[in-house]
Amino acid sequence: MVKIQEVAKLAGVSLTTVSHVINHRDRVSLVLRERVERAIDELGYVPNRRAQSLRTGKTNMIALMIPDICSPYYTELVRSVQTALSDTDVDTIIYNTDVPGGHSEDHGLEYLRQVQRKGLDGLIVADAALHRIQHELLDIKVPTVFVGNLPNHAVDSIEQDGFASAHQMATYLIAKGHRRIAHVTGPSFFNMSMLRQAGFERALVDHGIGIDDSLRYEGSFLGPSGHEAVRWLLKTHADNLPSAIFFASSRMAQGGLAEFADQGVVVPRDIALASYDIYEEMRDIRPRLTTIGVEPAELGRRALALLQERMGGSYSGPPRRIVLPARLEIHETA
Amino acid sequence: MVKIQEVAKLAGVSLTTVSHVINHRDRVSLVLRERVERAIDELGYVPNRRAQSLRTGKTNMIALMIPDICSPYYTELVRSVQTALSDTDVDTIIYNTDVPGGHSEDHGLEYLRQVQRKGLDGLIVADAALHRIQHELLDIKVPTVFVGNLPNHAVDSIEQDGFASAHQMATYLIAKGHRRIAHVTGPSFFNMSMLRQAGFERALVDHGIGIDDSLRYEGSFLGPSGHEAVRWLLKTHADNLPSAIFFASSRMAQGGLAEFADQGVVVPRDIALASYDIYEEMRDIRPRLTTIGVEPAELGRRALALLQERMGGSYSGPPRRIVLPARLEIHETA
DNA sequence: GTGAAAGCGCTAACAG
DNA sequence: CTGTTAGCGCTTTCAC
Repeated sequence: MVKIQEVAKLAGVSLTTVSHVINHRDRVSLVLRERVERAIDELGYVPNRRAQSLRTGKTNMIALMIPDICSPYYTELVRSVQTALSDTDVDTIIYNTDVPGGHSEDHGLEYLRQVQRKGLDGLIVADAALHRIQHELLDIKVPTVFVGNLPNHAVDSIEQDGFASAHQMATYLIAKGHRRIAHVTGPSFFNMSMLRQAGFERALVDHGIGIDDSLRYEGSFLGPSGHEAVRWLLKTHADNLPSAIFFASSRMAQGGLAEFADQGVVVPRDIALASYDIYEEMRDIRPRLTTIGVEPAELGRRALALLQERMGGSYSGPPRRIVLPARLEIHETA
Repeated sequence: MVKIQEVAKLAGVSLTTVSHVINHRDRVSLVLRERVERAIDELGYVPNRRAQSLRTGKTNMIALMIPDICSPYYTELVRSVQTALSDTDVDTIIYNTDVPGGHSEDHGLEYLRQVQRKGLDGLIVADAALHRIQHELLDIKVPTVFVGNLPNHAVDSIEQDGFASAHQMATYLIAKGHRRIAHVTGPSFFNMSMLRQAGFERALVDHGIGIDDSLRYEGSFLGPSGHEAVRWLLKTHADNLPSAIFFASSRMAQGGLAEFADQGVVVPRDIALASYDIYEEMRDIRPRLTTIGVEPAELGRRALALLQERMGGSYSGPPRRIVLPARLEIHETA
């Protein structure tokens, strides 16, 4: 591994000059700069990142903390961040809190500590990765952006407008003539779930439709709970199916769709189906889902933008909060 | 950030002793060790990884290079590696060669260099991330494991038995009475594609069925090309559909399934459908795919095991090659 | 068993 | 504009 010294010797300058050429091009005369640059090329010199890092305190790495690396929603988020980062020499470390063998909470906490210990330059946390320990973010020392609803405003955050979107979807379903709509919510300990649920039910009330608790099922946001919800529905309302069902996440919707198929219930003929979340990977699901949401890629891009402003120091005020309106996509299922 | 010096002072020992307690517990007397450990706890001391890294040359990071972070196949691979690593304090950096704005080849090369520059401790490369430039692995200085078919045996590798599996699938389809089988292959520049194609066609020949070039379509392994393949098939063989179709990857199969649905062709009633690849995420696809393959999680686990042997020095012989037999899963589509 | 001292490769005052 | 110098925090001979 060729070091800065050798470059200096070959170029016939001091080691400082080489360092300056690398870090502050303008402080070096043109002649010397060219000599140094030639030497660098000739030797194929590349600065040692570890030494730089030790010296400067920067690591050129940011962490992305997500709850489930196998969910296309989160991978699209990750990809959009990596894409935006692709010519910046900043690496991303993925912390997946859903690694089996431990509660997400513990993992989340542990990762949060690692980020600080390792001196990473920044952190993006996707909501569900950190539920229940959001207060830990209150005194995090690393620039951080939270993707999702963060009531304590500990750090910058960006979120979908869960209340308005769910409200909009319910309104759409009602406009299509649905009055009895089953509702598969997310876990009640999630702010996000509660917002979506509130928006959805508010729309019902707004239209003079009462809330029927017997049509509500609390899911986990994950695929398997879509199956469970449908089995529950077919069991409890076998001879009296509602005309529509709304899933608070597309993963559950996908599971539910599969379960309906398995049980011989045809969507949308026998029951209309709608869900939250929009992302690319859904394009090959049949029948096509009618959904509402914000593309994770956009959340990722904007989260990164916020983060970079923090890291670059171009913003250092109080935590910002961005709420994005969702898009309704009408397809085959409702 | 508390440093080793402060610990030494509080414990009343030299800084060397503290370091020894951390790295070579046995070289320190019990009394001192306890004193030092108490001081460490009291101060909440945590070794600075960057300094350690600079000094030792280790980074405690490995890279995972994959062609597409949005493909469940690769994310399941990633997750299995991260899970296996979850209590080792080794981080993974994900290099995704499919970042838009550049050929995968260039990205692959660039990442390969970064791995070496950054002094990462190890590398796992998933085949498609490095097609056409596998020779670059010949003189890589970092312990590396290749997941896929690596003809030049540059490094340790682990792969599915593509020939045998495709052969087995074809044999299965033939046993079910199919004689005219459309075949959507992977790209011809991939070894893997060629192996699967060879195995498949060999089975046809073995059973006295000729190869009908007009039933073969070269795809890309990706979703969109499944759509294209089906459109091609319906156009070229509209009134004379083969009785079955085999996709060399499940992503293409999924796209194909969607396209069939869109065109009103019912699988498997109108045409049977089979594909390569097996992974968890397929569980919610309907109708359920009949497939053959090796779970990516297993490939990941075993790749990591090979890598750890290299990194730990417990193996340092010539490149090893592991070929895993695939599993046939018969479901609804064929 | 313990400690002093020499760096790992680099950056950034500070002088010149 | 350029060079000298002092570390960043840690590990590891090498003496004691």
